[in-house]
Amino acid sequence: MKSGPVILWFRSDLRLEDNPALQAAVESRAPILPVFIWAPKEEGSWTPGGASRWWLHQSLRELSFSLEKKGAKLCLRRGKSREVLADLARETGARTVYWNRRYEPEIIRRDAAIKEGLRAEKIQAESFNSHLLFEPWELKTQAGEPYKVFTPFWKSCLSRPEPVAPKAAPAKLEGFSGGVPSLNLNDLELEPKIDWAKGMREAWRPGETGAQRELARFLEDAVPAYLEDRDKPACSGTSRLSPHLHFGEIGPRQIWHIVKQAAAHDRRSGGQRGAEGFLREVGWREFAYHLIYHFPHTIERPLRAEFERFPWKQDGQALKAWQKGLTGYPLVDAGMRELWTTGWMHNRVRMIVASFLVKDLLIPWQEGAKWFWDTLVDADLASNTLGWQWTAGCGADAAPYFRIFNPVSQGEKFDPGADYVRRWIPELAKLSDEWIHRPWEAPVESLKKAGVSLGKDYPAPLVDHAQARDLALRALDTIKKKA
DNA sequence: TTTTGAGTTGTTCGA
DNA sequence: GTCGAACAACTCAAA
Repeated sequence: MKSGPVILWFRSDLRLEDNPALQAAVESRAPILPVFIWAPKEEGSWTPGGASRWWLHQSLRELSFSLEKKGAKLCLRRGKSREVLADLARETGARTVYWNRRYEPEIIRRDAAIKEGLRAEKIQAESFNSHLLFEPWELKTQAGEPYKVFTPFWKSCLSRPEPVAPKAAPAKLEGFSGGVPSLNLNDLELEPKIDWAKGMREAWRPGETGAQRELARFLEDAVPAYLEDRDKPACSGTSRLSPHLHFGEIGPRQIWHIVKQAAAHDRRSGGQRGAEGFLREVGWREFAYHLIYHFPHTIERPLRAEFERFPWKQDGQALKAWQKGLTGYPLVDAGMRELWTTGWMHNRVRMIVASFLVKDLLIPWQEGAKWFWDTLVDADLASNTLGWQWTAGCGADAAPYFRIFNPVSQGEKFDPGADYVRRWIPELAKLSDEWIHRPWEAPVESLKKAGVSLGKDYPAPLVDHAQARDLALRALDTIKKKA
């Protein structure tokens, strides 16, 4: 009788290239049984939101196609991960389980328990790193502490030996032929019951091939002007790789090596600096993982404890207006509508809408984090936590308290032709560049000509920004250490 | 142990 | 229109 298969447990690593667990399975020379287990309850209070589930569905379909082409069939299950793995081992005689690590606090706990449980049953369980350039526990300050400031963190990353070069996808796989029962993808019920995903289908192509294509597009078109264009929301100046990275359809090591290689041959002006600047952003992702690993409580609570005393407001109505893109500030609303429609928002606009929620409306950053969690296709606990705490000023290396974004001047600076605002706020499309970022100041004549009745076609501003700014500064005074 | 220099992304005001 | 300074004080990381 043939020996049992190696179980290859897919999680946030939905790719065949640069996949160390898959590589180890191939090298074991045993037949491979790839499995994905849908177990949302095990993710604590951060079970994947609607947009993430939509993406996951598409990505699993892609993964299952490409596995099948190589000769293996993806088994889908739901239930408790631990029990499913034990069941599969029993059903197939598998004595080995491989997977790639995740770093969310709840998941770390779960995986440790699973590893222990499997080993207690004499099943070999091994995990690998596919998700990060450097393991969070490998990086320490000279004092042996985790980093809390990005620049020295990234310097230390850059001074280390380079991450190993990624391995190509195996040419062929020996799939386990034992006939293992599997659910159908639809049985996981990841897709919405009411189809609201049209905008997402148009904006994205989930899966490993889509990820590679996006990276190629970025290298070809956007790298030299990256430092400039990444700030313009109307431009495809960013990599748009975040959802692919989150689901592991591409890994940071692949990006690192491809970008460096491309930069070495890039004669275009800005090519080098663009590449460096982009890798630095990948570094921020690493930093985010470093932080949730060492300070797991920050997924719910501020890193800087004095912010526990911040006089936040509970304002359900204002929160709703923000969520729906009806604050009366065109750039803020454009961003929130882009998010709702496509499951993604341009990075600069994320900072602007976040600053508005936290500093203009004084609504707790956790509310914003939750909304992003539910609506973003790239919702990632590490990056989401870092981003919101940074904006609120309560995190590591956070924005200084007096840094409050002005949605009007940000609009005029980064969306001067208002292409972005016009795309997402069609009711303002006919307003001139001069007034479109502040329609409440527009002369009656201009509004009329543009067919806008303020308060009817488009809301009057929810708050006065100058006033809101003063209030925020005063609120921040109340938590200052000491005079 | 102490000291030193620095710290993603901004805004406003006054010269 | 442009430019520099103030907006604070603190904490981090390395020397």
